[in-house]
Parts: sequence; C-alpha cells; structure tokens
Amino acid sequence: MATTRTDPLTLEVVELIGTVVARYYEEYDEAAAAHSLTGAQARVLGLLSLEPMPMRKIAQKLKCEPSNVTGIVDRLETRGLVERRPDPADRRVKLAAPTEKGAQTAQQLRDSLTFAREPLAELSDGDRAMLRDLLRRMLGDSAPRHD
Amino acid sequence: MATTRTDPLTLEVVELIGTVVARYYEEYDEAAAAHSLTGAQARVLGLLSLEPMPMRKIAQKLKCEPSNVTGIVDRLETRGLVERRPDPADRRVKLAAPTEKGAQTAQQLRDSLTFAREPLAELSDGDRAMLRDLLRRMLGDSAPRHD
DNA sequence: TATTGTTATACTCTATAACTATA
DNA sequence: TATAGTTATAGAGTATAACAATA
Repeated sequence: MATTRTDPLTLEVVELIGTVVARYYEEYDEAAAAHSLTGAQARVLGLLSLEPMPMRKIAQKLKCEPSNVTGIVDRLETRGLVERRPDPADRRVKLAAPTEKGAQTAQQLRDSLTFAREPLAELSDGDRAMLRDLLRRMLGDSAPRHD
Repeated sequence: MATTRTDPLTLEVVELIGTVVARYYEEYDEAAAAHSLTGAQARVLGLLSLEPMPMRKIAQKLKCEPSNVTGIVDRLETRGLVERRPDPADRRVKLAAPTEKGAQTAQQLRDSLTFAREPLAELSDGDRAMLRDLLRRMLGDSAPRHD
C-alpha cells in the first residue's frame, strides 16, 4: 500500500488538482446552463449521443438509482432532445436515444467545453505527453473504461 | 487566444483529466457519506473548519444563492457540527463556525481523502514537481486563490 | 436606501419501496 | 422467479422573490 505523503510539494499538487476539478465542473455546468440543461441532463444527453442505451445502463453510468433516470429522460424527452425506442430483442427494455435536435445540442455542448483543451494548447507536444504519462500513472489500472 | 487542439494526444489528456475529476468527486462523496453528510454539507464544514465566516461568504465560496446556505447550515447545526455566532461588529451578520465535534469530523474527512494524495506517492519528487508545473501552466493566472 | 439573513415557493436530483409488464 | 422500467414518496440542493432586522 502506498504511503500517503504530506510534504509541501505533494500538498500543492493536491490543491492544484482540486482547482482543476472545481474549474472543470464549473465550466461543465455553465455550458449546460447555456442550453437550459441541468448538469445531470447534459451528462445523460452526452452519454446517449455516443450510443443509445437502456434506461438501466444510463443509471449504471451515472451511478444512481434507475428510478432517477426516468425523470431525467422524461425532461429531455419533453424538450424534444431524447426519445424512447422499444428494444426489438427484449420488450421490457426501452432504449433512450437522442433526437436530431438532441444530437446537435450534444455536439454544441462538447464543442463549448474548452476548459480542458484550451490550456493544453499552451503546452508543447512533449509536455502534453508527459502530462498524459503522469496522469496515467496516477490513475493506475483504472484509466478511462469504455464499458 | 489559444487554438483549441483536437489531436489524439490532447484528446487523451482531456479524457484522463475527466477521469481524474470523476474519481475525485466519487471519493469526496463517499468520504462525506461515511459521516452521513451530503457533498454540500461536507464542503461547508470543510470551509468553516479553515475559518468561521458569515453566511453570505459561504454562498460566495459555494457559488450558490445565500438562501440555500440557510438550509445547509441548519442541517449541520441540527447535527451539532456547526453553530451560528453573532458578529460583534455587525448585528446583521451571523458567523457560522464548527463546534469541536464539527472540527473533528472535518479533520477526519480531510484525512480520508487519499485519492489525490496516494497515487502521487507513486511518483518521484521530480515527477511531482513536473506535474505541479504542468498543472500551474494549465491553470494560468487562476491558480488556487485564498480569498 | 442598501445589506444580511431568512422564509416561501417551485423545480430538480436523489434513494427507497412498491408496482407492471415481460423474461 | 427474476429483470426493466415506472410510480409514489420523502429529503436535499438550487434559484427566485419577498420579508425583517440592521447598517
């Protein structure tokens, strides 16, 4: 088990990471609000824009109870951004999928999330590769999963 | 204005940052839940443990409306973690401050947030310094403020 | 008049439990 | 019986508007 460090350098890095996290969320919520979406609604729309999926799977991705997804998708559906389709293979399942308007909104949302991208442009290729390697090592096994 | 990049390396770094952000929030909420606190309650308690402050200032720190802070501090006060004190200098102001029990809880919360610290222990001093410098440059002017 | 904190209201997100349709 | 989705309910966070006390 790794020893937890409390030296000034480590603490400063921890604080910097905290700042990155706060900034990331701020920008995400602002971008969502610009489309009159809540954070949860924007997250679901973003998920579905990658791939339509059953209600249950959305809940797994969001790490929340399936009953919550009903309401979130209801609101997206009311706004004409998402629709529920039957699953031919299993009549219990409803596949949530973005409408054309929803797909456009999702794309606009993605494009407006420049916080993480723009500052990276200030770094050289070498710096970006270094940052990538450091983050990978920080995250260990559990790097981005595509499940 | 910086050009936004879309090369594979940049996109991978962006995704890694997104993973760090998600992990950070997960661990924060889990740590809070271990003390039967919501994320917002844990955040306010953490703030007050650094320095007692007026309700209004808490709202500024949380970037939310002052009316919301009333409820959050109410719940912390009900649990005996926070108390409201009069401000001798301005009788309109109420200073929220952690009780002894609240201060202990805040310390336990801080200690249990090892996500950001523990993986850093895997990196050498040089790597940590490099990560610090890269993050500083990413954040530009707006690094951690202590206002 | 302006500011601080609160209250009232409405909406969203959240978990829990019970229900239905289907497997 | 088990699973997918929903409904009902209650608690918490959020913004808006209106209010009392104080500056």
